[in-house]
Amino acid sequence: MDTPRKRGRPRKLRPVEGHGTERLSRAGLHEQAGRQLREMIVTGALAPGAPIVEADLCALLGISRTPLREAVKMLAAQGLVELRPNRSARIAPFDASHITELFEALSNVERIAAEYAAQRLSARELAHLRDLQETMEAHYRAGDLAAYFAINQAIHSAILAGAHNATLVEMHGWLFARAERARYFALGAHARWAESIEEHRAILAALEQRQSDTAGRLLAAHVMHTGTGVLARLAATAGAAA
Amino acid sequence: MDTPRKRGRPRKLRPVEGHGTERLSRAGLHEQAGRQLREMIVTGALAPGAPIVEADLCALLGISRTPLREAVKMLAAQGLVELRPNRSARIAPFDASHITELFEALSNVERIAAEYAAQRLSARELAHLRDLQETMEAHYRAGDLAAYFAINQAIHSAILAGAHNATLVEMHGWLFARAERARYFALGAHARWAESIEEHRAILAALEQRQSDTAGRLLAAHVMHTGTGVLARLAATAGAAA
DNA sequence: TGATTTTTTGTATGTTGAATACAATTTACT
DNA sequence: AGTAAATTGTATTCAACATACAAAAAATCA
Repeated sequence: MDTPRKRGRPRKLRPVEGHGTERLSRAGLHEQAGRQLREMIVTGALAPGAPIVEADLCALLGISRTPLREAVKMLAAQGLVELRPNRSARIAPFDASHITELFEALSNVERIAAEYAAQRLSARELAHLRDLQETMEAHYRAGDLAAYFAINQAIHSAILAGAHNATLVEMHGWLFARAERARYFALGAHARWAESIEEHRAILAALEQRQSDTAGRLLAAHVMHTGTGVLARLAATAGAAA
Repeated sequence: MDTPRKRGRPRKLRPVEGHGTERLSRAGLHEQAGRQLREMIVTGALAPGAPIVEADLCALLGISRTPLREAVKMLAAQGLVELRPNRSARIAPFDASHITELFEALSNVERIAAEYAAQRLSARELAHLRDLQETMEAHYRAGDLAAYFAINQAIHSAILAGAHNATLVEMHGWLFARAERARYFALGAHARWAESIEEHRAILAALEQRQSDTAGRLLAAHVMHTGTGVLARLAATAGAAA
């Protein structure tokens, strides 16, 4: 059989390649490693304060040190890893005071976003938010925790996006990974379903009525509630990690 | 011309360079490279949108590609560099809309900090702020721009520190590099000396009286003023870079 | 049909991606 | 302490990918 060889220039069209695996191989090893490491840090598979031995992680991820180090440097810039000259890097420590700080910052970033969003949300974006709220309540009634959670996150993202400020979105993403880590720490800190739904409804109402101060205040309070919830659960679970 | 062969580790980084400089050499090449690159980006020596050719920068900084790449990855995570898979990374683009976004975010971060600071500043910290204000006014009267500028920055840092929230400080630093870049872009955007002094005085007064809302509002407005100043200067200077 | 433009194909070159090798430093052990 | 092992820091090497350029083929027009 004849081989239709395509040496030299790849075709301009990139037609039939839309399968998920493409993305991964195209992404670059340090990018993949970064994602996997973040996942491991967030879920607690890599405990706070734990030293990062490069060789070990290389073996675990099946890559060499170079891309791993690049990934570690990125995570360090994102505050998930702590770099120490000539020593092993460490997973960023995480205790109650960190969590307090984190949620203070996060709640206020979301407050800002809500304030802008109340002024800037388009009709379409508002409709989308209403849609998300309905879906979330449906999942709540159905008792589908995972789906509820996903939608909950989507709502926060939608509000952030509604501020129409990419820098704000970046900042939020920067904090969000750590917040997720906190949530994993305080496992099952979601007995607040009902209240959370109510709070979301109030926030949506404020956004619809373009009351930026109210929307901001409510959203900040909402985030702080989850923060204190996490803290309470953490204290209850007993010994915090260092 | 031709570079002399450097195999292994050509550079003896441990010559007797005095006692203070030891610290710096110990910092690691990627750290140093990161600092130098940031400086170059902020001051505009590396123009927005310019491609980063690794080999060139290596030659310029006198290091090999490995630490340079690590530095680039960190800067990318900080938003100063844009990574493109399998292509040359670029200095993050920077136009008027970016500046608008940036100062929106920055002013609100400082607002948050001021709100907390008004509640949390210790007597000693307040005294320090008063001190800084006096010094700044002295430099202003003496017409010493550089010194004025340094103190101005110190005041903002002191307010941030007064919020007693390291995460907030981190976020601020994250935005601040970009803000400095914007200021360098709009060169000489400081005809606002007199107003700026007055605004600072009002902010300090609000902090002393523990009026958190007022302090936050004033500081946010102050930052936004410098932002619009930068924008105006940029528009006046003519074509913005892409 | 012949000339010219456009499109496609082939090759070369430069740049990034990843792995390995080696030096230097820190840590563990005695 | 002093020495050995482990671990990080940096340089170099090789491979993969993308782009630029040049040549050839095809299509268009006089």
